[in-house]
Amino acid sequence: MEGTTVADTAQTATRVVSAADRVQRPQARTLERREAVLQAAMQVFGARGYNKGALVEVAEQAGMTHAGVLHHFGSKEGLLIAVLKYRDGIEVAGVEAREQAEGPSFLSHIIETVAENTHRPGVVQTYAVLSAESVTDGHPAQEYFRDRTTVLREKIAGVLGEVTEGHASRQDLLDAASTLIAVMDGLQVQWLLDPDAVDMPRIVTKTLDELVDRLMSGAAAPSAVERANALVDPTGR
Amino acid sequence: MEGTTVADTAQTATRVVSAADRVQRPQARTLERREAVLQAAMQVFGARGYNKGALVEVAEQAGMTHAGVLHHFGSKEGLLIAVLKYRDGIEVAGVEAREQAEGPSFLSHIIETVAENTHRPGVVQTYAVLSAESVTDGHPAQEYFRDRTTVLREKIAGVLGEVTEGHASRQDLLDAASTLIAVMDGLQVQWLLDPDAVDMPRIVTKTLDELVDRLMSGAAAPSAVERANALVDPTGR
DNA sequence: GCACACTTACTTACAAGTCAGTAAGTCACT
DNA sequence: AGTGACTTACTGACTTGTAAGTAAGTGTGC
Repeated sequence: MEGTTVADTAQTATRVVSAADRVQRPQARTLERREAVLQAAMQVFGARGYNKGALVEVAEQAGMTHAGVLHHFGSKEGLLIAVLKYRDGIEVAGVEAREQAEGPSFLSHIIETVAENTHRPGVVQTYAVLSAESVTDGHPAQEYFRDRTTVLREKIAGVLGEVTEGHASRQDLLDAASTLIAVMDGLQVQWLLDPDAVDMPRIVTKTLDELVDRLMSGAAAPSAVERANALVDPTGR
Repeated sequence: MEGTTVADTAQTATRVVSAADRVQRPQARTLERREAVLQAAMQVFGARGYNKGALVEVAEQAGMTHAGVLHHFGSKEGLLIAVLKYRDGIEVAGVEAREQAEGPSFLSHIIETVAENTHRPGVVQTYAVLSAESVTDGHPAQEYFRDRTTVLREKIAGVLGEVTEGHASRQDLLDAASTLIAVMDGLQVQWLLDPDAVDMPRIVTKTLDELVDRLMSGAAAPSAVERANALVDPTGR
């Protein structure tokens, strides 16, 4: 399978970045082999979950044995962490390509990401499965997801604050951010179970619009429960 | 296998319901033993997930061996299904005690349930973990959660339709229902990871209020992304 | 009201498989 | 020549599920 040829050797020296920040110097194709493993792991963990996803399956899909995978990542847990960081890396790279999350335009980035996710169920599944699995006792990705959520909430609240220009309290901003994150995450599960039942981009967009509009208005919506009760008993018991 | 004897023959005529469709009569304490297993299973599956939750642990917590558990439920998968149905049973019983989901008052029931859930992290975790795990390939609870979500969405959309009295289209009602479900599910994960970071009842209530208010108004909120862009470039590029 | 036939509710023991991780060796690059 | 990238081979810890046995129930006929 491996056809490492003379051609490879010629250009290893040309790359400045090659072994720059690595602790140990890897061979020419190492980086792409590691990446192949990471992609395989994303797919397997997404399809089966971290607990049920076996290293042999990851290894097979990356074209090596499971011991080879362990050679690169030390342990299954190490692989998980690497997958998570890799995913972040990809996402950041994607954002950077567009524009690195400058204030208000971060909102359109969110919408775009949701729309894109519609075409990559694998990525969505990996994230949805792992994030929920992470709440189990002693799960290795627990801290990762807790931190990630906190940072994201803070970030979204900040952007919403900019957009609404001081019309809303910090608490309302944080609540709105939590709501938006919850809608995105919750919809993913619904969508994975039944892709035709929900239109993720439309619903997330609507939610965001309503959230911002409400934040701007400064007033809370009337109680839905009271409205409902009034319907049942118009006299107002 | 069947030892149909003369004794049987003598009385088969007396009973209309004969051995053929006999349900199996359990002994006196069987029901509570089964329930002990179900409770143990809820706890273990919640804490560890279905895949990692071992039968031995469930059995231990119920005070028997894992073979005893299999005697009652046939297989691990059978136990999972039983747990899910058991959970529904409890919930239905709770609803019935209050009032069986009559139209508009279903909304206050939702809010009450969310508030109650704040005091039973175990139940929340079981649901959150299993529902997300169910999206993995060939998971035994997949159909259960798909159906459950569909029914719930339809139900909520129906109630929202009653409350808003024809002000909204069916699509908008379904979207609002999906949103509400997503918020509840998504918040649960955030809350499990960091209980102090989100106030579930408050946020769900707010979301419901805003959803109903928006549905009543009939008009969509202005685009948040456009508002944000206007901020960055007020000329309107 | 008691013996007999049979079932239920388990237990212990085991089979069979899966999985992460390790040790030692091979081979290609550098 | 030495290090990095593997493979092969193996171990040990866990799994679920099955088989076989046992004690305690349950219902029936007499």
